Amino acid sequence: MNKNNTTTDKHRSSAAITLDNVAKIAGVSAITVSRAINTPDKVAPETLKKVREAIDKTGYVPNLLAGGLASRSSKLIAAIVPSIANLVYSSTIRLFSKSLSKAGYQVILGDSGYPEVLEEELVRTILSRRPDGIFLTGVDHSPSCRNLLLAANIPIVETWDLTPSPLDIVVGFNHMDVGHAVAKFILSKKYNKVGFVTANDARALLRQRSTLEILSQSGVSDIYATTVPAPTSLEYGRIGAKQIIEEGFDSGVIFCTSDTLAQGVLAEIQSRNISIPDTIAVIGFGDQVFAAHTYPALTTVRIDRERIGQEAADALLARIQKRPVKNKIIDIGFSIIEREST
Amino acid sequence: MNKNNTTTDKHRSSAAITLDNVAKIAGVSAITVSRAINTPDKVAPETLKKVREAIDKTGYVPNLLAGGLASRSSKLIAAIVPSIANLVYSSTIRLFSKSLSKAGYQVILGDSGYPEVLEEELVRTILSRRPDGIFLTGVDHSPSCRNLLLAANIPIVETWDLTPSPLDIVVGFNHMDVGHAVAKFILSKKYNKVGFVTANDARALLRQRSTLEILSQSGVSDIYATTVPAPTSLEYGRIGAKQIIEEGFDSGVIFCTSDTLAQGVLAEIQSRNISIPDTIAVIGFGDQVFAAHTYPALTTVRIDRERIGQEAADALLARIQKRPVKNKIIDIGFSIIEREST
DNA sequence: TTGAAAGCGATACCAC
DNA sequence: GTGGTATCGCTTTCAA
Repeated sequence: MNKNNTTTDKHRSSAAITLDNVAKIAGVSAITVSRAINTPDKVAPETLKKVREAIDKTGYVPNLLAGGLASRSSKLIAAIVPSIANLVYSSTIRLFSKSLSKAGYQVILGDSGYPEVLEEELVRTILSRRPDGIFLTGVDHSPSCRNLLLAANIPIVETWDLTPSPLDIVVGFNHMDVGHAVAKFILSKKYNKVGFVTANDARALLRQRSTLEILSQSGVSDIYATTVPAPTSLEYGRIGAKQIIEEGFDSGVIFCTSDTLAQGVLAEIQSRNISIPDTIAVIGFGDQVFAAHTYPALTTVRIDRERIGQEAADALLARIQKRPVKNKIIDIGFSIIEREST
Repeated sequence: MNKNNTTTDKHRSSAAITLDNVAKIAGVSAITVSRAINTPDKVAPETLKKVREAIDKTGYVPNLLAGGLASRSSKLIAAIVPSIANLVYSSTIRLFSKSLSKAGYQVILGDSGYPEVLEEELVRTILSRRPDGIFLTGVDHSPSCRNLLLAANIPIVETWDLTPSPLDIVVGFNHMDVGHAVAKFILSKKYNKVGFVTANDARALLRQRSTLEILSQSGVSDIYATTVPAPTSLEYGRIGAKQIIEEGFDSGVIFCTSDTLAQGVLAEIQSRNISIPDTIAVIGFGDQVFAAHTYPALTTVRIDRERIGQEAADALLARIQKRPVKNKIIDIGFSIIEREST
């Protein structure tokens, strides 16, 4: 007794419809209703029909808090991104969520872009929901974070970067390679002056440094560089461009560590009536898609963001379902999309 | 017995640390540990210290599935948006999440932008997590959706639109008013030809219709309109602009139902070497922020997206904490930001 | 201030 | 194919 929601409940009262209510109405046991919902083929067609009618009649909505607790599987996947308000990450997450929802999982998001919230705190909060897997952005985590993550004993996928020693699985690309490839591109075009508008972000700085490395090795020394705060915005692109132009940069190429910055840089150059790309060319990063369509003057480094989401989802699902994981290190690469003509 | 995680467990085994483990180590009862975590001021300082040490030593992470089940409060707030990959919504959600996380709530997102997933299905899935409140985008819901939502018996906030009969609380602005205001602006500038690039979305279409209504009343009849698929993109902006220009639109103003579309329209006009805004002026919508900074030629309708998130969070929290809700209908208004000079 | 016992609503295990 | 019973890990209630 006390299983039905009558007012005679000794301790708590509840108006919500439960599995037991449905079971009683259908004239079967609770576990049968559970099976009818989760594994319908293990239930006789007639029983199934009765149960479905009872569910419809009552408007029953399963309680996944209870289900997750009992089955030790929350059907929740956590994802930690620097900012959902950044298209670069949100488009990845969108495909990630979509793939997972097909398999019956929901994604719960954590935003690591607030400096006032410690990453460890965020991970802790997220882990308290007992996700069945976790998606991380980047491969740098504090030791206490690593411990928390490892102790959770769930599949982990790190993304947007590569490391020889992932926590579990990693899906990304090599930022140093990007820098080197951009440097080679710049050299091939024989630009004699090179500007940098770089976001203050570990991976962006790495891309800039590696570009610079090759350039200086090749004797290109007319460099104008500025660092702007993350997250990137068109506004900071304008500001950055303004700075290096005022420092004396008047021709050549500007490498921006994001397409958003690049757009701002383009706007600043346009507003000064400087010809693009003849006098100043611009290179972006990250493939905001529209770049290629609307700004033919912009060369950019294309990253297949959807693929990151897809591969991350696939790898996580494989792990959860204990299927073999093909690769623990998935390099999705990148490509330089050259747009010079107008 | 069977409360500790030994291998003698009759039914299930578990490696995870539980409240009981911590309690045993701290030499107190489980409920005391629970209090130490949730209501530390109801626990003696000495006891608190012992408990905290035990938590640190074990690396205990509370299980909110269990906590939520027992307390009938998941500390989860659901939000349904058309697309997280759309800055307009993601910036609202970001502030919404931030405000709620300060109060100890986490946001779980549902993406309603996939036509193959029924809204009702999505709401059902979300409700199975037993959120303590729900954020909806728009005020149009199918009857079955309304029933589900109402049956859940939790605070609801509808956003991005207004209605005299909200499900619970509504935070938004009047799209018809926007259309009328834009029409008046257009009339005041005495444009004789008006183009429309409109997304195929209920609220966008409403803004367009209401603009048109006033214009035709005032005798402006040289109209060129095209509808492009949602979600909006720069690419569709270009396509839309191309269409109406090819239909014969050669001067005047184009009203785009989003700033993203407006950017594409601007790019198309620029590529044709048409002067902006002298020959063709462009009006956007939604305040992508950068519009004002980088495209001085673009007039736009500014919506305080962050405020929507803030007000929605505040209202929901008030309801949950059973504090009085000041207004059930919150009109955040809008403003036209005119940028004509270059 | 602390604790014992009884749930919360579901699923796992084992029988039938 | 179906059901009984014992949990899952936590909080509520009530009592000390």
